[in-house]
Amino acid sequence: MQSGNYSNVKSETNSNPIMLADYPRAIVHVDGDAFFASVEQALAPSLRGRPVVTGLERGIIAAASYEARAIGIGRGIPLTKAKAMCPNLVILPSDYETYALYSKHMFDIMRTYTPEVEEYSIDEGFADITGMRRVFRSSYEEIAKRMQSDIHRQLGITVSVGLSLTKTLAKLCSKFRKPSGFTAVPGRFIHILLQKTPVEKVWGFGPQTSALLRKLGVNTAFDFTNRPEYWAEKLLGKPGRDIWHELRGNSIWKVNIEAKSKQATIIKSRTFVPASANRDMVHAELLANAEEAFAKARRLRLRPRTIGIVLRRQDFTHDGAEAKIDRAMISAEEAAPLIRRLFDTVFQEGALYRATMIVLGKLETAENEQLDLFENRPRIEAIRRLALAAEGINRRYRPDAVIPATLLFLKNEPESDRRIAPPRRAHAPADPRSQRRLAIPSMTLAC
DNA sequence: TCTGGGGTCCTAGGACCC
DNA sequence: TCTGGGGTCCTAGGACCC
Repeated sequence: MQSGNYSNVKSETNSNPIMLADYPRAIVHVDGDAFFASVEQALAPSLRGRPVVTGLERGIIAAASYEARAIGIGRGIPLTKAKAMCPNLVILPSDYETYALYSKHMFDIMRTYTPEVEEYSIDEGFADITGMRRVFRSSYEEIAKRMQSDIHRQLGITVSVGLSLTKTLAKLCSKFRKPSGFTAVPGRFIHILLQKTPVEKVWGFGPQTSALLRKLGVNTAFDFTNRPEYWAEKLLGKPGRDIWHELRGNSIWKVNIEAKSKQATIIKSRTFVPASANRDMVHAELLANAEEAFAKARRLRLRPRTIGIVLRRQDFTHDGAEAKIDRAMISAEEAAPLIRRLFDTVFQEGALYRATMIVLGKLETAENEQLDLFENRPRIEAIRRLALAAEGINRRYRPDAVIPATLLFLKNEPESDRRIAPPRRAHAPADPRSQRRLAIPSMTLAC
C-alpha cells in the first residue's frame, strides 16, 4: 500500500499561504479502485491478478481492473477492440445489485467512524471526521487509514483515500495515488498540492471551463486560487466562487448525509448505427426508448408530469421539445400521441440522426396519483392492465416477446438487434453490439 | 478522450404581475 | 400607450458528474 503525505515534500514556494491551520475541518474521500471489477475479483478468487472488465451487456467497458488497464484497456472501449488487444480478457456483465450491496457495506464501515457520511455515488463517498480525534484517541490520518484498512479487510476490495480540509481537496487527494493510495494534505501543504494539479483535474472544471482558464493563462489549481475571488465569480459564476474557496481550504460544500432525494427524471436514450434520416425508423427508436422509460417508471412507482424528447444528429448537435401532461400516465401507449406531436415539431426532413432520447420529468410518487374525474377511466385501466400483462409475459419469456404494434417497424427487420434497426449490410460497418449477442454465449471469455 | 448512458444543477431570458 | 422598476416563476440549454 502506498502511503504518505506532503510533509516530506519540499515546498516549491512559501509565498502566499492559502490556509495555515492543519485541519479546521477534516474531510475524507473514499474512492473505490476499479470498483465493479474489484468486486468481481473479490467474489471469485480465480479472477484475482487477471485482466477483468465488466460491461458485457452493453458492448462497452464499464469498469476495468488494474491488470486490464496495465495493457491499455479502460472505460469506454468497445469489447471487440478490447478482446483483440487481450485474448485472455475476462468479460463479465455488470451486476449492479451485487455492487450496490458492497457499496452499502462500504458506507456502513465508514459510518463506524462518524455518522456524517455522504454516499456520493455507488463507489465513492465522503466522511466528515472533524472532532473525532478525541473519540478515537488518534490523529485524523490514523482514523482515515483505519477506514481504508477496514474496507480492505472486510470486503476484499481496495479503495483510495484522501484526507484534507474540504470535499474538493479530499477528492484531489484520493486521486493523487491510486490504487490503494493514501494521501493527506493539511492546511499548510495545500499550495503544493494545488501546484501539482492542472485545472482539468479539479472537480467541477470540465472541458469548457478548463479550456477557458488555460486561454487566460490559468494552468493549475494554484494559478486559479491566486486570482482574486471576484475574478473567479465574475468568470464562472457561483460554482467558480465555490470552487475557489474549496481549493483554498475553506469548506463550502458540506458532507450531505441525507439519502438521495427522490429521483427527478428518468432518461432513456440509445445510439443507433448507422445514423438514419428515416422518419419512421427514428420515431420507432424514440417509442422504444419511451417503452423502457415507462417500464422503469412503473418499477419505481413514479409518474411523470412532463415528457421531453431529444433527437441527436450525426454531428452531435441536438434538438428537443418538452410538454406537460395533465394526468398521470403509466405507459408509452398512453403517451404515444403526445410523443408523436413532439417528434413532428422536432424532426427535420433530410437530417441524419444518430440517437433519440426520452426524458420523463417532474416525477411524482404513484401514491399521490390523482385521476381526473372526467378522464376515460375504463380505457386507461385497460391500457394499464395491458402494459402490466405484457411486462409479465416478457419477463417470463424474452424481453421482446410482446411489443406494441408501433414497434413492428423495428421488429420486422430480420436478424437485427431491435435497437440497431437499419439494414447495415449495404453501406455500413457491422455494429459490434449486434454481433456480440450472437457470438458470446457465456459470461466468461477465456482463450 | 471525437463522444455510451443516466443523471443533477445553474443561469439567462421571457412571461407575467404589481 | 416604447414606458419605470422590480419581483417571481418557468423553461431551455449549457456544463458537469459518475
